[in-house]
Amino acid sequence: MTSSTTIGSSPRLRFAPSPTGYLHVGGARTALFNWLFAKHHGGTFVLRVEDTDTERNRPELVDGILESLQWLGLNWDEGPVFQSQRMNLYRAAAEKLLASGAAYLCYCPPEKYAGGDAAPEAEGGAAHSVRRVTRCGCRDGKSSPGDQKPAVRFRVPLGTTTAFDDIVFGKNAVANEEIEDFVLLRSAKEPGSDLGLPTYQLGAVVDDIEMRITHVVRGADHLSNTPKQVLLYRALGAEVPAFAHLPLILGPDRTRMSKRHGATSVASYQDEGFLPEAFRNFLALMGWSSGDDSEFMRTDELIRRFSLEAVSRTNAVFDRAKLEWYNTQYLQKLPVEEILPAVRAELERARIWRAEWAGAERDWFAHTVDMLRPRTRLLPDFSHWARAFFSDSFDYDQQAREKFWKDERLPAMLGKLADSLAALPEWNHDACDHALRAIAEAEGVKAGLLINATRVAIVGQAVAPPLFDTMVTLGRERVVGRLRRAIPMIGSK
RNA sequence: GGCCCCGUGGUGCAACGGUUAGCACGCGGCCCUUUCAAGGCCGAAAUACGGGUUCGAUUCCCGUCGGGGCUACCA
Repeated sequence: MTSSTTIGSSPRLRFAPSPTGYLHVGGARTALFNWLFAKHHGGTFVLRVEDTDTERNRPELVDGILESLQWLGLNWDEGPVFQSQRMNLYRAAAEKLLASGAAYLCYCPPEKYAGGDAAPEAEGGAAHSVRRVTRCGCRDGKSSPGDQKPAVRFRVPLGTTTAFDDIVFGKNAVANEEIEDFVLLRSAKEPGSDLGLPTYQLGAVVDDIEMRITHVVRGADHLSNTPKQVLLYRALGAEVPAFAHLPLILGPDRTRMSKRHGATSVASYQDEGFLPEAFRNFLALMGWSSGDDSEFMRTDELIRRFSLEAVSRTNAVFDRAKLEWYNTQYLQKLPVEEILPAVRAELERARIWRAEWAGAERDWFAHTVDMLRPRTRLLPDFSHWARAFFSDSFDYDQQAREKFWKDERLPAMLGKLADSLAALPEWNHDACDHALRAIAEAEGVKAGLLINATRVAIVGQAVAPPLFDTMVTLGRERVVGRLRRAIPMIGSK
C-alpha cells in the first residue's frame, strides 16, 4: 500500500511497554504484531521498558510483563532496555533542540495546563470547552524565570502541515496549529538539577532513533501523537521510520478495555489455563486476517502469512467465547505430545502429578490425556472434572449422584458387577462391556442404567469418556475398588 | 468543545464497482450417542441512515448519526 514501506534487509521492531500495570491484551496484541512482522522479515525484535514516569512507575511490575511476554512465546532479540538508565541521551537531545531553537524553556507552572477532559471541573467546568492549543509566552521568551524550574517544550513550527504515511491508516496530515507545544523534558523536581525527566514523546523518538527502529508498530491511540514525533525526528535530523498503527481492542461495551471488563491481563489468561499458542492465534486475528477465511493458524503459519498491509482499521471487541473456542481447538488438534507439558504443569499445580508419568507410565499418561481432551476446554479441566483419572482422591458430583444413582436396585447390581469384573480373565474394553451387559440383561434393566451409575461410581462425575475406555484406563483394581467403595453411598445422602 | 480516525449479523474476519453478501464464534434445531464433549448437517441473524457519482454500489464522494482516539510536565 505504502511505497515507503520498502522493507530493508533487516527491519528493526520494538515493543515498549510502560511498567504502570500488567501486560494487558492490547499490549500483548501490539507485541505480537511487532514480533510477527520481525519474524516474517527476519528482522530484530527489541524490548524497551518505558519507565520515565517515576511517579507512576512500579518497577516490580516489569518482571510480570516480561513473564507474560515469555509465556506468549514472544522472545525478544535485544533488551530489555530501560529508559530510566538512559537519561543522559534524552537530556542531550533536549539540549540539542534547545541549542537549535527547536525547543524552548517554559517557566509556566505545571498546573496552568493541567485539565482537559482529565479534569473538566478545573476553572469552573467550562475550561475544557474553551481550551486552546498550548502556546504560552515562554515560546517568545516573554516569561521570566522566577522561582519556577523550567520545562522544555517543543517549538512547533507554525504555518505548515505535518504529514506522514501510516501503513495501516494511510495518509495522515494535520495543521501544525493543531499541535500544542508539547513538553520534552519535565521541570526538575530535585533541587540539584536544572532539567527534569523526559516525556514519552521525547523518550520514544530518541530511543527509536538510537535503536535504529525501522517500523514503529503500536496502538492507534498514538496516531494523534505521531505528527509530534515526526516533527521531532526532523528537528533531530533523523530519518522518519515507517509507522503502523493498530486498531484498538475494546471491551464488550465498545469502550476501551479496562479492569471493569473483567480479565484484561495476559497473566489472568495464563492462570485460567489457556494455551499460549491458542491465545496467540486468537490475538492475531483481532485486527488482522490472512485474507481468506483461515482461522486456525499455528504460529509458523501466522509468521509466514502476516503483513501489516492486511491489518484492519476498525477497533475490535474482545470476545472471550471465541478465545475459549480457540483453546478447545488447540487442546483437540495439537499432537498430544505437544500438550503434555501443559497438562503436566496443571497437574503439578493441583499437586496430583506423579513422576512415573514422565517415565515408565509415559504412554499411559499420553493415552489418558488424549482420551480426555475432547471434553476439555481449559487446562484445569484435567485436574477438576477429570481428577479421578489422576488421583484416587476425588469428589462425587452431587448432581451426578442425584441423577444416576436413583434406582434402589443399583447397590445390588453394582455389587454383582464388581464381582464379575474382579473375576474377569481378561481386562479390556470388550470384556468389561460384556460383563456389564450380561448383568443388565440378567437383571432386566437397560445397560444405560448401569453404565451411568458405574461412571459416577468410578470417576465421581456424570461427564467422562466412554465408560469401557475409562475402565481400561483406570485398571481393574481401581475400578473394582471404587465400585465397592461407592455402593454404600448410593441411596444415602 | 476542538482536531483526527473508524462504521458488514450479537462478536471476530471475507467480499477491495457486478456474489443468492462468504467464513468462524455464539445462539436454535437435527444427526451421532452410554453421560458430556468433540464431530456432521440445517437455521435465525449484517452492509448505521440520507443524499449523490455510476448501467451497477458493502465498495467512491458529501452530510447526519453512532463509536473510538488525541487534546497531561501519563504512556
